[in-house]
Amino acid sequence: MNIGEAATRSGVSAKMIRYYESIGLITPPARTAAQYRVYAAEDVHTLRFVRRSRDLGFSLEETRELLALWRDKSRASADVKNLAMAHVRELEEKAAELKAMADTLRHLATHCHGDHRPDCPILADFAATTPTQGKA
Amino acid sequence: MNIGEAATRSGVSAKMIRYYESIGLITPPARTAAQYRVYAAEDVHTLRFVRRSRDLGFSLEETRELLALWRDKSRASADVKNLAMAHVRELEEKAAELKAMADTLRHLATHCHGDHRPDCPILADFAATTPTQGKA
DNA sequence: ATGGGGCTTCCCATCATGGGAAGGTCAAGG
DNA sequence: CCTTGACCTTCCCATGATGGGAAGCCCCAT
Repeated sequence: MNIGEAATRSGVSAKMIRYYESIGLITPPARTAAQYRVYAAEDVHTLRFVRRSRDLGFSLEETRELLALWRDKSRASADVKNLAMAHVRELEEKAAELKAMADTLRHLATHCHGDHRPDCPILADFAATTPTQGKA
Repeated sequence: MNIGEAATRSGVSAKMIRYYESIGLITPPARTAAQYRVYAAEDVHTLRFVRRSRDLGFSLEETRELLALWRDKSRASADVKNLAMAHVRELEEKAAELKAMADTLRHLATHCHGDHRPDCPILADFAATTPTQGKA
């Protein structure tokens, strides 16, 4: 199948498929005489794997590791689990950070009249806050 | 004061200060004969404002709007509140997304032995999942 | 054989930030 | 007075993942 079909079936855009190939994430497929990329059903499988990994927030580098683990039939499931759990913690940390920002802002907004008057504790806070040493 | 001191006092790197100037987020400061940028105390104030805005997850474009509102003494606090609350919702959405990813992955990991054996439901899921129409 | 859709490569843009090079400047101390 | 080192200037490049689009070739159906 051509790249377009592989894209549709895997949920990965043709553009990205080419990119993944260029960075060595996936192996270059065979080519027709006219240089068209030719994909097998298994390649779609791999692409779906990548898609799923990305959807779960793994970076391409992490995805590369996961792919390697996936292909290595002899690896210990503990390796995979460790990688996954480390990622879970990262995700939860980022989620908590965003939530904290939202909470802070929501709190500030609570004290803002939100009417026609100009006074606004939100902007007042922005202007008054002293720089904290390095952010997250 | 020079850019270095303004950077230290505001918590915004010199590099970023120059960048903010280049995109018109902040107004170009005066220059010495040797082209050194010269900042006033008030400029540090502005930079802190930007820093705070960024720390709360506003994009530079949103920060630009907030700055405009800040400077416009006649705007209604409702305008600020609306912008802030819209942002709160965005932040909470993103936080929820990350949390959902974490939960999914944690769930998968629960079923992974995490020992020396190779079987791993995490990778199995990755490989089997059918592409969903568009992500987030 | 022609038209339209798909494929190829290549370059550019995004967003916010940092790194680093090459060169000018300033202040302090010998 | 001159050197040294810290600071400043501009300019270019890189990141991470993705999309947009141009120029040109290919393939199939009409």
